[in-house]
Amino acid sequence: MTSMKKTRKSQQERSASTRHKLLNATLQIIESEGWHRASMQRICEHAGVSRGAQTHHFPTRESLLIASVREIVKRYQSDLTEGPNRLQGLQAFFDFLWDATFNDNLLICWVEAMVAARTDESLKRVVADTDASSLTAMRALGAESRSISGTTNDKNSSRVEDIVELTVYLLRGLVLQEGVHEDLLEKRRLFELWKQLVIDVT
Amino acid sequence: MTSMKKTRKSQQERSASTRHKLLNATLQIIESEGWHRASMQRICEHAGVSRGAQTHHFPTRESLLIASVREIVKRYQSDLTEGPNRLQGLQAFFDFLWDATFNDNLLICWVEAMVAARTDESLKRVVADTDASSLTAMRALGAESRSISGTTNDKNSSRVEDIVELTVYLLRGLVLQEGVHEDLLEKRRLFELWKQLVIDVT
DNA sequence: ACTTACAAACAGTCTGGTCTGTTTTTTTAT
DNA sequence: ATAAAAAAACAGACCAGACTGTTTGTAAGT
Repeated sequence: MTSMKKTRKSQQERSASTRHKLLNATLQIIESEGWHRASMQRICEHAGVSRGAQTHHFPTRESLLIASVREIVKRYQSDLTEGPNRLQGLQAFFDFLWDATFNDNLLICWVEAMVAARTDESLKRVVADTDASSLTAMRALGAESRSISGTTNDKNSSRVEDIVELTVYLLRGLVLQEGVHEDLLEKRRLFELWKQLVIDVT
Repeated sequence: MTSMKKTRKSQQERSASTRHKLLNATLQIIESEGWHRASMQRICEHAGVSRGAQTHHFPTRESLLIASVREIVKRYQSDLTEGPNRLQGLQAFFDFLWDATFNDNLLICWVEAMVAARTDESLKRVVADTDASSLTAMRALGAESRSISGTTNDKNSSRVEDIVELTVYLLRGLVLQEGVHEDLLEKRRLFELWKQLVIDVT
């Protein structure tokens, strides 16, 4: 009512729109062409946003890329919280992790960000922080999902959390590998082996 | 005898020397500054080699980087073959893998190469090939080290090989993480858990 | 009016590839 | 054996393109 497609828009709306367009384009380009090819020009072109507008919202390339990193974890977190309303046991949680890893291409962007951050101090801080918080959230979710299912054996919950963390690292290694050699079925098979292995012991 | 430090050198010697200098410098810069900052100028400067000499041996940047990738796996393979003369059991093999992963910084370069290769077709081919061969070698080594130690239960050797492969991926994930958040002791603790977990089942 | 959002041109740096010339080793011819 | 010729290794200038950040100017909302 208040606004047709092409009529007046509030400043907030305009700002949010172009910001979103820029962040979207950035993630898409990182995913399809890699982190270091995500130049301002290319991003603007792909986003349908002028160079000036981009400058207004993100004065420097670094600021845009940092915002993109934050956007990645934001989306990932929302995936996490909305997905497993009630996850039944560790096995289901692992499957959920698998889906979150390979269904959308968010984790590829994350890996690119991690590699870029290694040699970029200011970026490293952001990535390390967001990663740490994301990791603790994951650990908690894992422990929770497990206490739901079987025996409420909470004395070994820290061990479960460690296993979850290991699984996260494993999945990142798999993503890395999938980038150069696509073979998702084989990876799935390996992951099933890992799952079974964990559940036998847990 | 045939040649003092500053006297005549054969063409082969000169050629091999500067090639080696260039490859060395490339790997060092990839390790310390990242793949995409390994520019020809920087490499030449760091190697103490003129731009012209570099051009002579590696006409294009791509050729130098591909050669560097090959150099990485070559060194890694030599680490593999010379290290475990007699590895006693799977546990020792895993420890050996850990050392090979974190003692020198070769694997960081490899991760950088994998990420770069994802969005670079010609590089991807090289990385995928070398990686595949390296992986099968690793699997074989793992199976071998295991058959040495305990029961010669070879019917499940393929399962052991799969576990070795999983371990390789896990280690890559750990390297990735170590790049943005240095905490080797904690990672070692997790890896010990992984080891124990895997070996219990095997 | 005034602030926010947008547009586009410009300057300076860096990069990779090419090109022309020089030195050093190896080969060839006498 | 030695001088000339050829080839290989090396050195550095040059260029066209891409990139980021700045700046000046315009349109839209408050």
